[in-house]
Amino acid sequence: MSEPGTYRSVPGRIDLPVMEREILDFWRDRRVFERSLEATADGEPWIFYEGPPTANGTPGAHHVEARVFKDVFPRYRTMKGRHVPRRAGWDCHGLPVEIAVEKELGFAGKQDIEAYGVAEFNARCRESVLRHVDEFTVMTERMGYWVDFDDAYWTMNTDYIQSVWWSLKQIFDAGLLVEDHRVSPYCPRCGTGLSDHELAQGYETVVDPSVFVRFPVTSGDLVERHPGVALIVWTTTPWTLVSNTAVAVKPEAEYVIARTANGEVLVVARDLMSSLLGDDAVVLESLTGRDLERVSYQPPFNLVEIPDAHYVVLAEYVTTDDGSGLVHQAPAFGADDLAVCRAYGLPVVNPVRSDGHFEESVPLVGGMFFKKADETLVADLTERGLLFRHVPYEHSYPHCWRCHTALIYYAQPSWYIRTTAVKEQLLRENGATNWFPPTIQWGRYGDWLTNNVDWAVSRNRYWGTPLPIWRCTEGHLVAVASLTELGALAGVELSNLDPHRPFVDDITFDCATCGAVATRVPEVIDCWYDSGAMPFAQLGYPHRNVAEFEQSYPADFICEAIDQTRGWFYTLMAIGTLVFDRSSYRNVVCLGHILDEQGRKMSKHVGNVLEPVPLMDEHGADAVRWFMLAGGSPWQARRVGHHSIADVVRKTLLTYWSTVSFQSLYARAANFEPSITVVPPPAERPVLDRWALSEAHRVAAEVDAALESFDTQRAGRAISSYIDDLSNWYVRRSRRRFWDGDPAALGTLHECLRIVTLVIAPFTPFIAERVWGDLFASTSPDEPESVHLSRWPAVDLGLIDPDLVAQVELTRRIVELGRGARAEGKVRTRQPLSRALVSASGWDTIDPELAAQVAEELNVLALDSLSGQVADELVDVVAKANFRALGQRYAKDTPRVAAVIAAADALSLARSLRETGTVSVTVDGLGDVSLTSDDVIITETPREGWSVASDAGASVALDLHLTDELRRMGTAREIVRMVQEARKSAGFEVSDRIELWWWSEDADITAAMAEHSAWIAGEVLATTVVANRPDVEAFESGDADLGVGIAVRRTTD
RNA sequence: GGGCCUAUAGCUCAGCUCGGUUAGAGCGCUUCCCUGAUAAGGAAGAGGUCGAUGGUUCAAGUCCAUCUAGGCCCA
Repeated sequence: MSEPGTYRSVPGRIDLPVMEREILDFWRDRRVFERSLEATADGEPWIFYEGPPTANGTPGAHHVEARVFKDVFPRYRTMKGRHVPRRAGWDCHGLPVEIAVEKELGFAGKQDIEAYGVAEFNARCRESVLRHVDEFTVMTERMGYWVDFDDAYWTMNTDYIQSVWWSLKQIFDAGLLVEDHRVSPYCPRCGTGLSDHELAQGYETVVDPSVFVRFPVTSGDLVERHPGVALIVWTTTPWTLVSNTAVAVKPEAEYVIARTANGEVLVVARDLMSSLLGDDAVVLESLTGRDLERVSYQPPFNLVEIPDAHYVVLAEYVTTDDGSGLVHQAPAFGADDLAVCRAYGLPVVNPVRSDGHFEESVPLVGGMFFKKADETLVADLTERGLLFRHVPYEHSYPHCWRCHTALIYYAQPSWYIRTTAVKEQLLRENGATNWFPPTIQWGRYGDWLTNNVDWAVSRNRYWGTPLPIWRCTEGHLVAVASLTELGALAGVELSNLDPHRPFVDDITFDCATCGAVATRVPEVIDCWYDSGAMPFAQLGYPHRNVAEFEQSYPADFICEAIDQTRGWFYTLMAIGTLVFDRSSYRNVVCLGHILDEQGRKMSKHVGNVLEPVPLMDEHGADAVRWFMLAGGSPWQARRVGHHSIADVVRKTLLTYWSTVSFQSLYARAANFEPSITVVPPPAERPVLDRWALSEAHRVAAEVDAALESFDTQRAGRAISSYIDDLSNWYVRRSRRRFWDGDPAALGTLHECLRIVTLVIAPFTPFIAERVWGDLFASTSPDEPESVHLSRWPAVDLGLIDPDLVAQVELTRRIVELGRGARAEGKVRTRQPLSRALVSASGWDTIDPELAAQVAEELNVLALDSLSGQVADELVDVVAKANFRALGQRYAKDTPRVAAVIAAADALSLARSLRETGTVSVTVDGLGDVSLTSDDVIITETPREGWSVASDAGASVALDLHLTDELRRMGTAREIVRMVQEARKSAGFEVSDRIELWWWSEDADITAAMAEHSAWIAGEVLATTVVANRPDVEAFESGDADLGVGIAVRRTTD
């Protein structure tokens, strides 16, 4: 423990993961998260909704990404005084869980589940959810995501389900929850239809057979005119040819009857003739699609009975871009097909069972899985000479998002929420939503809403919220909003009933309309509905917590990755709009995906998944967090790997840490006590202190603004560049003052670090907490014990001084140039030079303290201004046009003005500008043109005997002439350096006093020592300097090239 | 086929909103310098037809159009 008033000792090196474990303990022991909520209890609420992760499988790096963003904004808002309740949630239901359990039990499909028993199966599902939740909890706590697990919502809980039921009843009563028979994507393995947003998750690129089949024409005058004529019909699903019912053509499109080189007569769209029939096909007749209507043909198979069918129908959706322009129709397996065939009164024949296999009674393919039948059927067509062409066709085809089985489009009864009926409201709500990044709003998401289709919400499964609709034998329907309501209908006490299947299925009652027995419809609902209902269901609304719900709707902030546009972002908005006529969120942050170091999507199949906990245990959670927040744009897909994470640790976190360690080291040495030691007011501190403070306040304001607009990258850039400035300019330039324990310097760095620590706290809560404890909480009784209980720093605009910022920028630029000039002149920096000449705009009015810094950095004894003070004949002057300034005034004529400037006598131009501020030049066609110093960039460079560096109008020239005196000063500095090395090697503390010995045969060394030994002693903290080899034990060192030996020993007192 | 995003150094990315004549940073590489916090820092160098083409403009990495490639989403 440290004594009150002083900093704790901060080691130079830090093991981030170890430190983080300590902080986690601290947070737990001191209930910091809970207290941060208590402390803001009176603050204006800032509502956050946690998108519940599916409690299935193990968490991956993408979960960390979303959770970092879900954490940083609530922390930030809390520091701004807002009250941000954060309730965790778990998505418990759904196919993913069922599939995982099926796998564990070795099941092959629904029959196995039925045989096993639904009650037992669902019990296993519940158990699986509880098991996987733990892994998420561990990861979540490790990364420092503050969210309340104790009060978490579970979509499988009875109260939650009753809320969902209530909302479904609202929708049902509004006439927007209806049963319909439609063609929809269906997973034959899982035995259930899929909603469109589930469909969106599972497109995979596959190669299917694309076949062109001859359908010989059997009727009409077409056959009389062209005996043997056949339609060329295209499909990529040969297995549906078994149920071929019709052929569709586009009514307005042009079709041809053509004879091929080998004498066949075929019908195809004109646009596709040459690609299908070759260039030597001869057109016999040209006609429109409409002319082909009702032409009958011989179906490709006669395996199933399809009465009154097999003729050409018209359909607008047919295109002539692809295939043959004649499209095979199987109404049971395509939404378009069904609509078209219904219009002609054609029958819907479906020989495929719900498990995806053909009926046993079908010849040739009976019992076969639908996809597997392709090969057999194509072979049969070939044998019978009907196959015209067969090419592999690569396209993306929907697959089941969980089990990867190819989906089948299949006509079956299903419950729909008629979201298309509220499309206008959805578009209105979307318009009122702030999207980050904004392109999603009317791009990807708006597009999806515009093309909205009804939500197929029922599932023929087991582990899900049961659809709360009862139907009597006469077909009357009633929706139920709670167990109480159900109990009243059934005349039994049901408040303790598990609302899941199979228990709820046993509840029946008499129909209120007709008295017949009503039983529940068999379906459960899409688990996406569960998660979309969380704004009210997490509170059990309206059965409970009515007031709390009303205060927490809608959310101020939600955040997930971009794949949720059609998932949670949609269901949340859709349910909110359906039930409350208002979307459930105002601001939504939509993250790009995390990719591996090669830019590939992370997946278990590829084996490139980054395990979150080991990743954080290696680099630290702060490192992972900082990378996610500040390393690249959050909106964009980003590559993440060990390398890039290690990089931000070194670049930002360790630099911050070492600055803190530095401050602690010297402040403790000087007995600096932040709340006691008297520090001069900012206005009376040295210019660099004022600069550091000015920048700190500017950065705090910048980070604040960036976080307001959810831009963590911009905020992160501001913070890390300030940390770099602080460490590599402010501290480096002010080191001497820290050695001397200057209260102004220590006080300044204290204040600057306080601001950095506060603004970085939401990003990297661990290291900020540690620094807070070591430097701030321990030194001031007024500061809270946790940085996360502190308020966002107050920005003092009065301390922000743009002119100072510009001056320091100029100083640093001059120093850079000077170093360049030294390198050019091949003179090492330790060798002092007599003077440097500087020329730059603004240099003449620079603060003398800053000029002194330049002299020190460049190790020159004197610094002069190049312009004005030195005779013009010593310098070369170059004048260049400033296009930005001139362009605005002269537009087209700019190049001519520029040319005149370049050609003019630069020396007199410069002199005139310097003396009068303007200069007049003559430009062809413009006459006399008056220029100011803004219009011209003057670069002055000295001539002989100097080493010069110039850039954008600034120059630094070094006088390379060395006197003996300068050489001796250089030698003294060499010796200081040598002694410092020796001190370090000997393991002395920086504040240790030493005895110093030296010996040399070299006359120059001896002379330098004679002249500078007092100065050297001061630099290296030597109490005595002896011109001899030591006769006691001491640490010896030396430099053969220089011809000197030294020895050091710690003073004993 | 449609929508959105992306394309800048060997690698990872800024810069583009609001056009300005030498396009930046970090990592890596070469040489050198500096160091009483920082396995740090600095200077110089090698490395760019700013995806391609066309257009607007006195001036285009930046604005417009078209195209190409990749990614995501949808058909």
